[in-house]
Amino acid sequence: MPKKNTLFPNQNRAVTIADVAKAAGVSVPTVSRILNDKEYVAEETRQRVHEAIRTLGYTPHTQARRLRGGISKTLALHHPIESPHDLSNVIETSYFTGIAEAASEKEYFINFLVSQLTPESLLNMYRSSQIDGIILLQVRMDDWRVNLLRENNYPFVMIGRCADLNGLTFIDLDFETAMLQAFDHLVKLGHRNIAFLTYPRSWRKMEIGPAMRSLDGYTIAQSKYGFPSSYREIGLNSVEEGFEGTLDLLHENPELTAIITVSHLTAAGSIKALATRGRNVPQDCSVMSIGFGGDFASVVTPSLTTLEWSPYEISYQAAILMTEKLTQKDLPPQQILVAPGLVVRESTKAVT
Amino acid sequence: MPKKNTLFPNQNRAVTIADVAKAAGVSVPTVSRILNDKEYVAEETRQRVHEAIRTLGYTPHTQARRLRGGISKTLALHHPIESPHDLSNVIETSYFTGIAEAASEKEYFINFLVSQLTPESLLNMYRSSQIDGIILLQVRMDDWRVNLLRENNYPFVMIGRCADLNGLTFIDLDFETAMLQAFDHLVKLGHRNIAFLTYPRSWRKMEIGPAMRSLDGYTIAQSKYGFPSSYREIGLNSVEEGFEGTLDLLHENPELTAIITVSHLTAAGSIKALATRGRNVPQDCSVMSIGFGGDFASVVTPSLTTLEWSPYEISYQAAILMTEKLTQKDLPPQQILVAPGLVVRESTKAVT
DNA sequence: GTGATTTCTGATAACGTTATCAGAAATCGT
DNA sequence: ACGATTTCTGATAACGTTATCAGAAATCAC
Repeated sequence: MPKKNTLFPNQNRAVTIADVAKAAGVSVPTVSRILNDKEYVAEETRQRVHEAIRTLGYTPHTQARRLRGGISKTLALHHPIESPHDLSNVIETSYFTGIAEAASEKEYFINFLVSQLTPESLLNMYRSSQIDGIILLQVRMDDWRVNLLRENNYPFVMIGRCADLNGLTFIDLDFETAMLQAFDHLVKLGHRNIAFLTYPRSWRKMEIGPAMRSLDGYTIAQSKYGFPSSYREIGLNSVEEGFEGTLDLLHENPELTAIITVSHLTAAGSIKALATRGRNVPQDCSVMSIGFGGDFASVVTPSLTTLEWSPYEISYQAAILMTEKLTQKDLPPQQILVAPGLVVRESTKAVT
Repeated sequence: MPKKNTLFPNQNRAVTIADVAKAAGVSVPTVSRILNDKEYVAEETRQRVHEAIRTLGYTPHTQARRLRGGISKTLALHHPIESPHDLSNVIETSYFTGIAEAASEKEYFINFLVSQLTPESLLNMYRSSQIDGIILLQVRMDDWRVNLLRENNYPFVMIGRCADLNGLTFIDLDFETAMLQAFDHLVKLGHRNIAFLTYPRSWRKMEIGPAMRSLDGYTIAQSKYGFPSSYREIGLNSVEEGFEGTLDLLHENPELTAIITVSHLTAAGSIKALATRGRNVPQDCSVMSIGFGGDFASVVTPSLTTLEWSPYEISYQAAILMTEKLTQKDLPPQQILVAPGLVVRESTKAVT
């Protein structure tokens, strides 16, 4: 026997559009029209209805709204993790807050889809107007979600990008430019032998964008300057992997004077590894890392010179792109590449 | 003119319960009964309907379900940020993933409420069954959300806790125990003068639990051991604040041999400040910090000895508590205090 | 074999909202 | 001053689902 508030049973029902209509002395559809900012409503009526909405404390019932097949004011966010158990280790979780906030501002609900998503269930979410649009994370070069949604003309936005970008809207980290920025910074400091610790080879095999493009960027930069190339594909989730990877690099290329990494954690490992070989950062070797901003870089000793993106800004903008796409159907596709910002701290220094 | 898939117009409608019913040769309510595991359905019918569900690729329309007033399979998460613009700086965002994952496992949707929440709109979400339950973050000692939901007998779970806990379910960080654990560790190492860098005074004024209980815990521990007391209430969001706070502590209490902080960032500041006064960590002074786990502690030099909670575990469990409360109406209130785990790294050492 | 129970199924009516349509009132053009 | 247009409003039906009820079929008790 579920307990109910029996003292004020009438208070246990939500205020509906019908209550508002009765209070304002108008019909139900009129209230609906006013709520949806439709044309053809007398100013005087609008006032009266808004007054009733305020006094009754009415809030629209989003689910009922969706039912009729209109816009549902709901966005989904999808990350194709194989097993949801890995979620806590996924770097893209830092995108959550920006999306949540933009959605809130634009009065959208946001559903984080972490369960397994089948093509059928994805289409069904649109068809039954459970969602208006979806923001895709971890987009592969050839991604079934993109293909499916493109074929069916359902609106979506990517954080990341795939191979065929024709007509698609996305925002992505500009890793190629980032690599050039890193080289610019280091070359100005006189470095001529720059090694690279990048994403694991498995990521590249899985056609994950940053893994492919960061290595591409490194290769391009190397050939632009004509420097020797040495890189290592390693895991990003521990100081140890950076440590080991750096030892390998030093063994293979003892002449290196700078190391670029794609994770602040592995950069910290690099610094420790260099120290064990008697090379202090930044006097004997420079280290810089490319990645999301945060407090991480400033607590490492020496603090890390970085090229950093704000996951908040990027995800916020992605959600805004999504809402704009929904409200302006004829908007041309927006394709945004974000270059990171250079933050010079202590870990890079001119060669002496 | 919105583009529609005109080649297969029939494919643009979602498969509904009615389609399933027709395919299986039964009525709509029968399918509904089977979907909701109601009693009184012939085994043979159940089979046939499930077969139809599979072949048609039917997925239930969650929103329509809610409309009729049943369970909505949706949880909300609420953090009472004053201005949503602060969201990216809110430490509780690390609770997102655990909740998202537990919700996913139990097949709940999760809505992050970041917009301003009024008492009216909160009640309305329950009344109109837009949500089944809510997980409250940043619970104050006397919290209007708790009072309101308690009065109206709506299910909720807190991460944190308020003053009157009678009948309420929560999971919270056990800061009192954490302080005793910290003292235990340091006292065993021979420390007798232990200073404390804690939450800003304003948080305590706002009756935010950890701010109140960590200072209480410090006081209790001090009086238990009979040590002199010196603490400082500072901001937690930068290395600098830890730096300044530590200089103040050193000025006021030059004899201190250990510092406890409630943020890894400020601990890093402490280490830097001690260095400027010629005191190296851990030889001349020990530093330990209490907070969420992560990679932070291991990149600081020296790496930080910590007492750490897993935000993932805590939030995961909170969401599980919520779903259990919803499925078992007669479940007694669960009240869980989680003590942090001690991770000894390099920043603490026996006094010499 | 009769009546009483149990098991199963389907009509029907809601839930709160919006789209469609048609009609009423106000405004306009001449 | 008249019809034509524009502005405004309300009936009605529908969205996909579940609760309620009542009736049919099967089982049970004696």
